[in-house]
Amino acid sequence: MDKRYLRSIRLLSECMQLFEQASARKVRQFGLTHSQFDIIATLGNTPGMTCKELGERTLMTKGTLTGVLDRLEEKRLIQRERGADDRRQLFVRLSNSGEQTFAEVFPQVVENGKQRFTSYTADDYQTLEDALLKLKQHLEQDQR
Amino acid sequence: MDKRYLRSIRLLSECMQLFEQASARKVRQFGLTHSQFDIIATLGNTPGMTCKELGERTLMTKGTLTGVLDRLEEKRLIQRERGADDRRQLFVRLSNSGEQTFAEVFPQVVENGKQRFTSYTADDYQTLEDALLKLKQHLEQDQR
DNA sequence: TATTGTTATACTCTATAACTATA
DNA sequence: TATAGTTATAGAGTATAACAATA
Repeated sequence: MDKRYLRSIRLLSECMQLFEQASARKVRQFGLTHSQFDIIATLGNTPGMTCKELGERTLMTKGTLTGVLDRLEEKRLIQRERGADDRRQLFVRLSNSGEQTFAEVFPQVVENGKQRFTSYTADDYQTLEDALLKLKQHLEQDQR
Repeated sequence: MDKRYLRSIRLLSECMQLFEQASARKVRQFGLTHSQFDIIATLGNTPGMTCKELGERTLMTKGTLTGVLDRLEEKRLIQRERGADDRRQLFVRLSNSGEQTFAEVFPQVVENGKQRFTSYTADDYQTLEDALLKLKQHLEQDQR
């Protein structure tokens, strides 16, 4: 089973690389890094969230997050507000300009990939989703 | 079709994240970065290759590659040799110690993931492979 | 004492452009 | 002139540990 496992993993990695390569190009055209786009995409369509939650969702450690948020704040794409109830917390949300960027970049990154899927049928999607969902469930199994 | 496309891409990205999270942990236990492991895995089981080819396979630009190779050479994991026919080229290959690291780390990174797939049947693998292969072919379509 | 987030540190990756040496 | 790889530069992400403010 070794070979099959390796082949699947290699395929998964190749697909991801292809997708990221294309989307990274788009993202960079807007002067954003992958991490910065990750934050913006996570904050998009939300009322904002704490740094803690943002870190958990994007898998960045708090120290890293501070730096990325600093750069986004310099670009006036996000705002940080001290929490009203728990004053240790910072609430991070997109600024108006950030919302605008999200509304502009996100669909383009998506569209950029989507163009290639005009020939995908409902069945094709279903098969892909089923296979990936099963894979995900296996990958999620906890390990020491 | 927008929703289905997004759902598939999100699944793909989640799978990749889960896999990379687990393997990154293993890789770091060996004191390697993702890029360094990428080089070692690419050089493993080959007689070596030029920097140019290595850059193409790992998608690193030549400037970046030089730095990563420098660090691997400091760790005595690779060797660089001036090409005999074309003296502009550098031939990069794993050192004995590098081969050993490859033989040790690679299976562990693989095994680390593989454990979770004991319940995958031949059919499961086939379905996953087919779906990913189709996805890959679509992602490979050239775009401006 | 524990938690949230920042700061400081040190390293690595990254792209780009100028450079060296070979072809 | 063109190509293979290095060097220099500047910016960004990363983990970690020490820290301040708040709970």
